[in-house]
Amino acid sequence: MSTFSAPKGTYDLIPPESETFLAVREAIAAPLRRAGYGYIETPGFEHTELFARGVGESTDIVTKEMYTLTTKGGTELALRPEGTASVLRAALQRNLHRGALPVKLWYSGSYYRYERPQAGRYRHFSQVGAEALGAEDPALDAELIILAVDAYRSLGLRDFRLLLNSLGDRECRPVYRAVLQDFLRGLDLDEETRRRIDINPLRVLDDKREEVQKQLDGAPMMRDHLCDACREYHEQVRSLLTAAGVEFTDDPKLVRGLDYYTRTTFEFVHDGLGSQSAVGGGGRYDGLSEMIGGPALPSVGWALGVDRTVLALKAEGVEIEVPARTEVFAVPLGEEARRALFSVVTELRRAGVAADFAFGGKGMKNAMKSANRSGARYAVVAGERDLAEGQVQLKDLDSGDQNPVALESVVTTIKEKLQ
RNA sequence: GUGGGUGUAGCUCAGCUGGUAGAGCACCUGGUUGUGGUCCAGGAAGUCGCGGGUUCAAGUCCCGUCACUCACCCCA
Repeated sequence: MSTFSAPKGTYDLIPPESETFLAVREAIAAPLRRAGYGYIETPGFEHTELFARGVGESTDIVTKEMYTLTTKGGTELALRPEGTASVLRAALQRNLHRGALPVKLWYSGSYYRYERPQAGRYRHFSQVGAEALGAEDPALDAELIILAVDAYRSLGLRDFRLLLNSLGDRECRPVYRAVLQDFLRGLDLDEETRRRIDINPLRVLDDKREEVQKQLDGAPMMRDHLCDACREYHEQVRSLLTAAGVEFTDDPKLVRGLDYYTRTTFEFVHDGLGSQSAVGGGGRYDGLSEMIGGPALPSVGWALGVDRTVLALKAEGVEIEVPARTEVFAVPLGEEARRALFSVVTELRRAGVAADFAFGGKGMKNAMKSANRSGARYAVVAGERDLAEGQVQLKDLDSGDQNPVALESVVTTIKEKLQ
């Protein structure tokens, strides 16, 4: 133990589990790459104001969950609590939106929110996200959702559900919002929830407490107040998903905690995670660009939680195959053999073979034990006796067979055998 | 921010109504002067989260504190 431990709500990713995280990130990225999404990386922190205006002043993320700091020069910065605002900011700053639209981007990184940690919720967490900027096309919404579903399926995940809703646009949402507010004001709610009616009434629908949900029977729903354009758009998204064999559940109460969403919103939930059931989510954000000072740029995107996807895989008992283990393990006896076999290992690696070495001057027995544990198919064993004859012993660790091989041809021999 | 639960060996945990610390796995050594996976024998390893109190005696009871954890809230 050192004097220090990782800060609250964070954790270290260590082998072998860390390999699963890498595999999950790659599995999510693969379908995106095939669909023409380019990789983007943005800074870990941004001007606080970007999130305040983008994510929304009324959200919990902005009001109480951001890690903020003031630089020596007086600049207000915040560790990023989510990815969309940053990606859009970067696209605008670098004028990506002046070229061919839509601009399709994907990213992978760490995000930070100051929250009370619990199962599946950390202060430092990892997401892979995708954004398609500058096109209002239901096929684009459908594409992103399909890509997420394909990513989950490719990992072997089965028990996830897709919840779908439409939040309307700048035309019909304000009308609905007022209707909802009227309804909510007639309910018996605690003070904080009453305050929310003024600031962000849609989020009241999302309240998990039973005493609140009970009262929401008969509440006006956005889907009954969608304007013709929004209704038509939503219908198209739904039918494209159905055509692609993607099942979903219409959830008229699905509201997301970020203010920028319009029209299509969705969440992927998994029941094996405990309370934090969302493994991913996203939606359309047609007004976000203007909110942060850009031109009209209707867009859609999502983010999938890497940590939570790993938890979901664990809950389903899915084991991720982790390849690229050691193929050959070298066991030297004595100084001369150490030098000779170390060279062999280096050559093997340069020839593309995964090779490892008995470091630390272990005895034969121990070194063989390490060879066994490494998962290697072959052990290369050599001592003075072998080197005197210009050879090494090549042992098949599965069968136990061992044969001498000339030192100078050991690399090619192993390469042949491994094919 | 508000509640509940748990802190004993590297890991997973046992330790009854207080009597001076244990198992399995992992690790190390040997059985095999140059051969792993199985087996056998042995070994190392713990300020029982921390501080205080009660008691002849505290891992065990009481108080405080810290950490972890789960849930509310919120979301990936």
